[in-house]
Amino acid sequence: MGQKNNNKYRKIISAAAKVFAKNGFYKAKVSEIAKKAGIADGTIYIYFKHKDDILIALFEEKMKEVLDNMKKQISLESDPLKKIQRFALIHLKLIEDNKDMAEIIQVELRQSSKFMKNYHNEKFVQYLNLIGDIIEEGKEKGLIRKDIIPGIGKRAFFGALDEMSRFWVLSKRRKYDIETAAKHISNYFINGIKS
Amino acid sequence: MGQKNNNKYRKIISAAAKVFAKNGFYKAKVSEIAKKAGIADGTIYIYFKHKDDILIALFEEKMKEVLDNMKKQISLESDPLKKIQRFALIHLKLIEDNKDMAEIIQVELRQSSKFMKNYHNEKFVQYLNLIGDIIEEGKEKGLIRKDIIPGIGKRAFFGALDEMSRFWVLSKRRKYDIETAAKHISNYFINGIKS
DNA sequence: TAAAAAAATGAATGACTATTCATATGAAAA
DNA sequence: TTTTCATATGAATAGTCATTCATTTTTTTA
Repeated sequence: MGQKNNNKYRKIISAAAKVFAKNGFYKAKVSEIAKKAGIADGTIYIYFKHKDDILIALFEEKMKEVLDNMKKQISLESDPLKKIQRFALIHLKLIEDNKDMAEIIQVELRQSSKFMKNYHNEKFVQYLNLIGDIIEEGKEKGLIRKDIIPGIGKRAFFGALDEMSRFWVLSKRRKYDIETAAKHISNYFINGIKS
Repeated sequence: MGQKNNNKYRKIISAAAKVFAKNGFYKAKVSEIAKKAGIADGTIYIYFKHKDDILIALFEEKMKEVLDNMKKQISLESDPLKKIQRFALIHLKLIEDNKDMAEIIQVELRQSSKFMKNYHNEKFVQYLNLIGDIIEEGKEKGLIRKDIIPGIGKRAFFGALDEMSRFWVLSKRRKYDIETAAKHISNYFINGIKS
């Protein structure tokens, strides 16, 4: 594959992000993605086998970015409780900086296990596990109560952040700024689980 | 409308709950709903104008039940912190007892603001506000810190419960029982926000 | 520069399914 | 029983798109 090809692949992905975000996967027309990417409808099928594949590729790619980014960011802190704080802040910032993608994750990720029966979202599992690992580490260091179950804790914390982002993504005006929301949510959680 | 009609309306709603849950709204065929309800395809259009309307009616009805149920349940406690505990337990129990509906809420509720542009999910807002009101009450009684923002708190708490239910609804085996999950999640939150 | 190969095009195809409506059935009224 | 009205039927319609593929354009190779 030459530069052009890759370039076109990228154009499709980025057009798809916008089109999927606008009305969801099912209402998105392949022809609209093509139009927005500035190519012919058929060209999409040179790069992707099905419409579904565009969505999957989009996920994989963005989730990888998000995951790598988040790993790097939390490695900057050594205190597990600080890591939790930073996780919240970075997560919400990622939403802010990737509204289109956030909207897709919010809406379509939920559907993924339904409409792509055998697509297991490994990257998302890894993302959740970042939180689980921080909790484990905190328990080992005696900073987090021993009775905290990482499997429940990670989902509770992620869910809290996620509901906040959903609200932001779908609403026009933002009532609280990112720093405030991140600080509050991580504080509830940290106070809730610390020794 | 006589008894028969109402009966058929009910049959459609209940068949739709199952069919929507199976593969999501978009993949659900009206003809399959009809089949499951034991009526002809066209009959559905005597009771509902569009496929969308079935979903909306389903929401309204179930959310009303859930909301009424929850109101009653939390009114049984006078201590706001106990109310939070009970909210968690009842919420997760509702998911358990209404798997089909839970799946629809999980998946389709997310889409509602997209595919039904002007359908504002008032009942869901009210449900969230139950939590907001408990937080307010707790603040007044000096049980919850004054700096807790109800708008953030209610979303964090609901999100935590919701993520847990999502996991349950979509996974085959349940790792933690309801009581455990409810207890843990409400404890994180209560410890996190109490004075 | 002339083949050959690769990439791109977009009109046509074909599958799908929500919705309609002419007809039938059943219930109530006369 | 016959008429009337409401309710139900399901085959036919009609619109929508994802996907294909014969053809054209562009790039690479010789």
